[in-house]
Amino acid sequence: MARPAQSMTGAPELPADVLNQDCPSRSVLRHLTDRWTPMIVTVLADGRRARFTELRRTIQGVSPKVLTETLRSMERDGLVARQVTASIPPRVDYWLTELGASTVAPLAELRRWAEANVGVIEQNRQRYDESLDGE
Amino acid sequence: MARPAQSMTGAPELPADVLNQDCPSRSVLRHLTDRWTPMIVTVLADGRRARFTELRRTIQGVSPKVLTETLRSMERDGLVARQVTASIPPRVDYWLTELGASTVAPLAELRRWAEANVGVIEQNRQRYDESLDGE
DNA sequence: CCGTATCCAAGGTGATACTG
DNA sequence: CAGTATCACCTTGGATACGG
Repeated sequence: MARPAQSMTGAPELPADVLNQDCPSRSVLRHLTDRWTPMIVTVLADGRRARFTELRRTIQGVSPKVLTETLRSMERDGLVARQVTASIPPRVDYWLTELGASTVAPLAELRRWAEANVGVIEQNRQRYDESLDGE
Repeated sequence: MARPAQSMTGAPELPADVLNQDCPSRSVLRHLTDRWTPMIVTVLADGRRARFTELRRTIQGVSPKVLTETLRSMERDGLVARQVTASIPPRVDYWLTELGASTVAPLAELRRWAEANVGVIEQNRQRYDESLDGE
């Protein structure tokens, strides 16, 4: 699905589809980077299944409403599958589809970058804020 | 900076720092996935420098205000450097620091995932929406 | 247990005009 | 040219209570 280079329009070459205002890949990227999406993917990595409450407990701070919304959105995009077991009490399981599983590596890399560099970044922020005091 | 496993608390093992409510890596991840951050990184990859207007033109749809805010935030985190040349007209150049350059690979992978799978996802969305019509 | 309904707060985002 | 100032929006996210 690579966009053919727009070399005939005379427009400057864009290095990526996503820079294009109308490219729908923007909405995909946005979804992938929704607040809770990377965490859901993290929990469901390696083929793990999880029930709603399990996700809610593991992903600290997420509200049921937003968790539902995010899961629905991911289900709509085909990233997660959902299975309802009509028992009492009811049981709903979530897991990653094949497509969803293919996001694990990219998202994990990003997450690990954040976890690995949070220390440096906090130092940078402090230094930056202090350098502003003198102005 | 890996968090020591909380195995002594009896709490369930979290597979990632970011799942922890108070872990500051959450804010780092949030910033990396800000609306325009991945695009700025894309444009400044491979050591490319760019002026403000150049960024604004390349990243279609970004407003000057938000572009400024995002660049400031990235500068504060130490991801981009900024050089002012006091000429007339003035000139300001931006480029990635070493730390910023280390985000290129993870973010590019994510971007490429979005661009590669936008087709499938749009189909999935359509199918999902249609399947809802029958209810 | 698994959500939905409701209401509300926050802030990210945007359009535009203007200035050094 | 490179922003800032201002205003407004409106989506995202959150708290809570309730329902199947």
